[in-house]
Amino acid sequence: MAERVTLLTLAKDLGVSRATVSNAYNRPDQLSAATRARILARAEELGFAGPDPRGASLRRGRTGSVGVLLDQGLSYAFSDPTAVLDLDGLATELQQDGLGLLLHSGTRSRTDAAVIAAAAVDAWVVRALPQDEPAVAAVCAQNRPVIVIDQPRTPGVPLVGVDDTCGAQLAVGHLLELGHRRIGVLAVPLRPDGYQGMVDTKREQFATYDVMRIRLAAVRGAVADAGLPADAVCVVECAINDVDPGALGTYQLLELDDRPTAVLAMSDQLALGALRAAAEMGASVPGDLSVVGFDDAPAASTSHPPLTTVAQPLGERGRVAGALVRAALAGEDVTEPELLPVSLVVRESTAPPRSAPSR
Amino acid sequence: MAERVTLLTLAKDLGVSRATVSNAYNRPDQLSAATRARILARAEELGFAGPDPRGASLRRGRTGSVGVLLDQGLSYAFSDPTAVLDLDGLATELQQDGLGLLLHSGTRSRTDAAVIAAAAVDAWVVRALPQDEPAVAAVCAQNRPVIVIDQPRTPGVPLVGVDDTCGAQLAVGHLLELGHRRIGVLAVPLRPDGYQGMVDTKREQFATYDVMRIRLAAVRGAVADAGLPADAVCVVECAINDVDPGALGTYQLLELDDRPTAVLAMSDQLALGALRAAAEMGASVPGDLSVVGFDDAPAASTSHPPLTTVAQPLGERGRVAGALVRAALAGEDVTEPELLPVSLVVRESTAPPRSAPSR
DNA sequence: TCGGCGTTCTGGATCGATCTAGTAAAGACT
DNA sequence: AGTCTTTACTAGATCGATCCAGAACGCCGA
Repeated sequence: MAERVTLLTLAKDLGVSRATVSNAYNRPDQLSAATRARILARAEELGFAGPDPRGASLRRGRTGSVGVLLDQGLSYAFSDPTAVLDLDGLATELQQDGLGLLLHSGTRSRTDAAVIAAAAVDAWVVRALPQDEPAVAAVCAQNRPVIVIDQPRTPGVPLVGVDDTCGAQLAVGHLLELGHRRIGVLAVPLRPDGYQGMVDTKREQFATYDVMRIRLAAVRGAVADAGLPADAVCVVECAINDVDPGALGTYQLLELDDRPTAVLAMSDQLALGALRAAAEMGASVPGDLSVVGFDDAPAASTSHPPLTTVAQPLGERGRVAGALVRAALAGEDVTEPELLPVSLVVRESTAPPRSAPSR
Repeated sequence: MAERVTLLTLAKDLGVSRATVSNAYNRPDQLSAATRARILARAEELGFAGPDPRGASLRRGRTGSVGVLLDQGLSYAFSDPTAVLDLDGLATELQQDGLGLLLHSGTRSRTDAAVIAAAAVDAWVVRALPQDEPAVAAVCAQNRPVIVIDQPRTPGVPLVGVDDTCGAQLAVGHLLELGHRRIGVLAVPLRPDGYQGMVDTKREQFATYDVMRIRLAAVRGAVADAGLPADAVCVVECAINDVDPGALGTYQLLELDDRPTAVLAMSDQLALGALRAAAEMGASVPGDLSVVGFDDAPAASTSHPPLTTVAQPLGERGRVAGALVRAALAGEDVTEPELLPVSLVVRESTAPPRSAPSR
């Protein structure tokens, strides 16, 4: 059995120094073309595939990969179109520096934090995790750059996110303007405990997913500013951000005594669930029920009817995060960027309530 | 500015040896609980987040991550439901050993191969790449375990795949039995060059995506066995495996003089495109056109009409690959496993051709 | 002939940990 | 008391590369 071939093996074999062999791979200008060719040729013969990345990364202090910490399992992440777009933007940006993505998911177990601590990466990107996730603490404890996408919003950690307050206001404002006076909110999880159903104020206040806390506060604020009572909005939390729970949540909203005339879904996935539930119940959208989504995911424009939704610059978000990572790795001080802007895209899923006065 | 804290810093500070500090993290049974507590407490004070993974991975020879080489950009990979399911199965399996996934995509550039060579991983999983992809060569040149999912089929490299020949035969057999005598095939790419349109025999023979070559050969074989002429099947290649190109390809098939009565799509994504194209052309499925898919992706059962398709055990595939990786890393000899079985799921997108004799 | 200069190559220090073999002290057994 | 075990810890070698300061060499101009 052949010994493991290293730079030293090769150097001895050829009668040159390790440094020269190393240079053949990393600094072609530091040696003559002839020696370089000789080295590479012999390397090929001996089955040497280039310097071992482990040694190199120890010496250099760089590994060439960026850790990405995602919520839940990876399958969930892949099934969420917004996550996919974030990852894609991130990957394209990082590819410019030849950086790969090391995917890990935070699953609230202790052992997991140890795995995170043992991951050799140059920087971390954390996406859409709750505040109290131990893996996030593990990531921040390492002395590497950390960029957060969406949440958790942690002081001192650069955040790439959108203006959620504004987004929620736009959506509510649109519905109020249409004349809706009773609004059902379909929330993505407030805490990662799989709860599905009505949300009370206590749960709302102690939500560990910051984004939902912020958005719900904005919704309540807008409703109060319009002079409506607090119970003009009722919130149903969906266990996970997917179409099925969205449909289920919609049933739960429409079973209420004082039935809402509009549903504000905190993601397009949930909104698609709302559309499906409405269709199954024989309620027409937007005639019997208005539906507003959030994200402007690709599916929003092709649904029936096409969704009115709050558009986030999705690919952009990942790219900005990637740019921050690159800057941080280049030694620049990264300061927290502005929140990205959102806008309301009005399509065909919203209309005035059937019985409403035309305002 | 604080110095970088290492095991040595901590050891000196506490008056113990490096080894003891290391053991505090990796082998709690090798020292007294008291010393361990003292070490961990002081580590916390000094902001030491545990042994640096780079040093550890050099010494141990393990990095705790598995490289995954995907076709095209990552966004494509994420948009393909079968890829997502593979990744998910892989991730769940590897998570048991605390292994993370390092994603890279092969993009046929030279520099890219260098990036691959510089990635510190314990093993590679290659999924659905063409034979001649340079990144695959780079991966195999390293002396680490390599597992291939689907393709390229390389002698000596363990492959996890399905019985494509059987799958193609099942699909064609089903259509022939229904009485179809003219079958259009919608192929996923044969080469990664973005070509969309009719495929001639030369292109078919020199396909660099092995799976398509195998399936097309099986289709032709089955048709010949049924005593039909070779031109009973015509093949249109779609530029990428997605719904839109599938619809486009269907238009191209139905424009032919001798219009096929059935479409055999080599993926469910393409089949969904065929359904859409048929709907847009006002052709009813399965009345005017039968459509068979391949994969049994989640969307196959919820489409209109639900797709008849060749079912692959998708999550299973990733899991098996993950299990092979684990076995290989555990030092076991991994031998190539059997191809996973496929089966035909008959739903509502196939029927006898309108004008056909009932056989 | 000699100093100065650029090119090409080398030796040794270094990155930060883990492993192996082994020591010192305390307790157990005869 | 003497020997054997067990526990708690340590010293030094080692993993495989990269970086840095400088050596050897040939070449040029004065």
